Amino acid sequence: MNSLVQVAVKSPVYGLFDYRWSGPEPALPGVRVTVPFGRRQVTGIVIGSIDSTEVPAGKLRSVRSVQDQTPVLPGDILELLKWASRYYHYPLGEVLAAALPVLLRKGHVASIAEREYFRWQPHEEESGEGGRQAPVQKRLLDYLRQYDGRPVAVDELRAISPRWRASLAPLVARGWVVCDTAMEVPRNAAVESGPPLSQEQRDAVTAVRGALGSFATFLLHGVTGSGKTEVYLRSIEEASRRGLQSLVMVPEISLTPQLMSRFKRRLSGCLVSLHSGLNDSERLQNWMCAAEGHADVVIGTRSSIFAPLPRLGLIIVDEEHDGSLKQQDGFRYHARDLALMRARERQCPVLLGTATPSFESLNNVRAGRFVELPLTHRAGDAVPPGMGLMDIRRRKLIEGMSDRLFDAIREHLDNAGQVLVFINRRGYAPTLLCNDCGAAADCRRCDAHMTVHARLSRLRCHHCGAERPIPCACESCGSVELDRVGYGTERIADALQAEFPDIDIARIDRDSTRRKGALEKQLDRASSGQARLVVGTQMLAKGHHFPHLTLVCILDADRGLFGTDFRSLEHMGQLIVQVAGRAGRESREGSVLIQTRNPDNPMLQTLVREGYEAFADIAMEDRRLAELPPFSFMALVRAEASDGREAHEFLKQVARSLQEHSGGQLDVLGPAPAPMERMGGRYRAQLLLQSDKRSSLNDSLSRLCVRIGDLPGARRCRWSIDVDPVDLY
DNA sequence: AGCACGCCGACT
DNA sequence: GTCGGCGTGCTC
Repeated sequence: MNSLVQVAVKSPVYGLFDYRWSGPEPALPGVRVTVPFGRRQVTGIVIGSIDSTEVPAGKLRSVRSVQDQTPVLPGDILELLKWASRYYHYPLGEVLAAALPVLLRKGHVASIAEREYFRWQPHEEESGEGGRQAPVQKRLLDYLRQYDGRPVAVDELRAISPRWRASLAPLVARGWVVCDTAMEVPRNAAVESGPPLSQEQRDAVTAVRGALGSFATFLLHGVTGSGKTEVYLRSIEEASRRGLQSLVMVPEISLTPQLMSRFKRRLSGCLVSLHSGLNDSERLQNWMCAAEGHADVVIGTRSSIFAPLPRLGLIIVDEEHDGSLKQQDGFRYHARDLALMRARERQCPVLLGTATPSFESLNNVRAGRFVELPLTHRAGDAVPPGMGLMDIRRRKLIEGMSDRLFDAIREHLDNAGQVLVFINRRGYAPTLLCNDCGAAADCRRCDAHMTVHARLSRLRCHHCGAERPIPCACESCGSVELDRVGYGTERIADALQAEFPDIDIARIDRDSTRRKGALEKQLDRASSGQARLVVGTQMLAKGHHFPHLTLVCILDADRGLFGTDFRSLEHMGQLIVQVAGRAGRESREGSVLIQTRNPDNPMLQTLVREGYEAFADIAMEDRRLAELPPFSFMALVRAEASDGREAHEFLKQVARSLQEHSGGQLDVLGPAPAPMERMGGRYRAQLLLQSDKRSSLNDSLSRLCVRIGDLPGARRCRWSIDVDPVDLY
């Protein structure tokens, strides 16, 4: 009999912790236990039983108590998490913590809450019932009676009187009202049936349907407005019909409610969401609905890839190109990549949907690993928007916009159109410059200029969040000649309002949508057509639907051409196509105008004239020649310290250690200062690791992990490993 | 990450 | 004399 167990504990220490196990039954992997850890008692997860341990007997302690009878994490999820821990080189205890709802980490019981319901029970009319009864009692009884014996939830009764429970008690005692408890599982009934499908949509659904029950990856490559969601819905319907659960992942929280309401109109059964907008108990409830197999459809952001789903039969990743599917701090996993792992293990299909596939996915299609399902036509009568470059060299600009752009906007507004102006910068102006000495107002803790926020009358750093009032005089020389240089959404909105004083303008960026419900309100103003001018950042590019839009103007496309990151160009292409796709989604033809000072740039021209696929072909060829991902594999070791040299010195040790142990299979580049070296008062450096073999990269990192904590300087730095980084800053 | 131990400055 | 500053080390 085994008397030892390995337990994962939330701790940055690599590896597992061994404990004595004295239970009569063997320990079940995935069960939560309370264990002594240092001077604390913590919740850990049993990973497995072992026969022997290296840990000296004097140090070995015993499992205090067992929290679950059945594992909170089933075997398949545990395996996925163990794999992710090895692949992303992040401690298993932390990985498990990221997968569990907070309440389960805190020892909350793992079950779906029982909820009380009350219903009226038909009974003999007692004499005097009408007259002597207390008024609250009578109102409650009347309320329940009108439901004719159907159960009524507690919140409705509470609305009748705060003393509802006391007043109800005698009625329950008399048997006129009955209390039931039921599990809190939401059920939904569809109220709509779908539109007829196009041939391409039918083909796509047929392909997914045919793959149910086996592993396959499909890239649903559909131009914006081509009805990808309809393909999702039909595929989910088919999965549900076969008794299978579907997991739908979206990159942003703001997309979950939108998608959920559409799904609820169309799908019957239990639909739950999992995202950071839920409070701890809602999250636990929905997670348990998924884990106990009640949920037919789970819609969630990236962490939902870890939700246990005993009947899982289909995984959908919407907007698969979107960088927010990759976690950017702590446990840096990519939900799309883990979806593929999970689906392979579970033998179910994955459907990756996007209008602008990531180069990784396009490469996988070419290599025959993914099956491409193209949707080349827009739904209904919608026509793809016509795109045009607008050369602004040597043209008179008013607040960053050319006279021809104003003319185009005016023409659309005059013809009852709606116009979207896209500028990927929030605030009023990105810099405050002194006209006398040339100094910019800088952040004191970052290597960055402060952004002018005119509405708040404050300067703000977009990297660390530092804030101060807008100075009246230059902070270096005292001159009062201060210029606001450059453009942000606030300034563009002001300029447009001045030019079109009677037009209602909606501004959509992180600042204007910070308050709860503000995003929904702004999006509603935009999609209803009430606001005929919409100004915003990339928030606008993400899946929202503006049916009245006829013109899209892109102001700062050039920035993407000169980015520091090797993915800048890919992201620029995706962003332009996604923003452009907001135009002309219904019967009105849309057009897209891109202001540029590089009208001859071949990448920009290819994108505009031939479209995203041709653009991607060329850009990917450049990547291949430069041996960059997806044609090689990359990882980043980052370090930061409050002292300028320390991070750099530490990474030099890491580089040396890697070179000694990697046998030439690995390119170690750097250390180099991060693109923004000082951020939040800390100095940051990074080490780039590259290899044409994933396994040698992975092996080197595994070997590094056991040493890295003991390298000189490790204690004085905050360091992290990022496998398959999406941003190199 | 927590959490405690440990060894030096300004306070009731 | 102590309260508390955060450097260092450990967690089966």
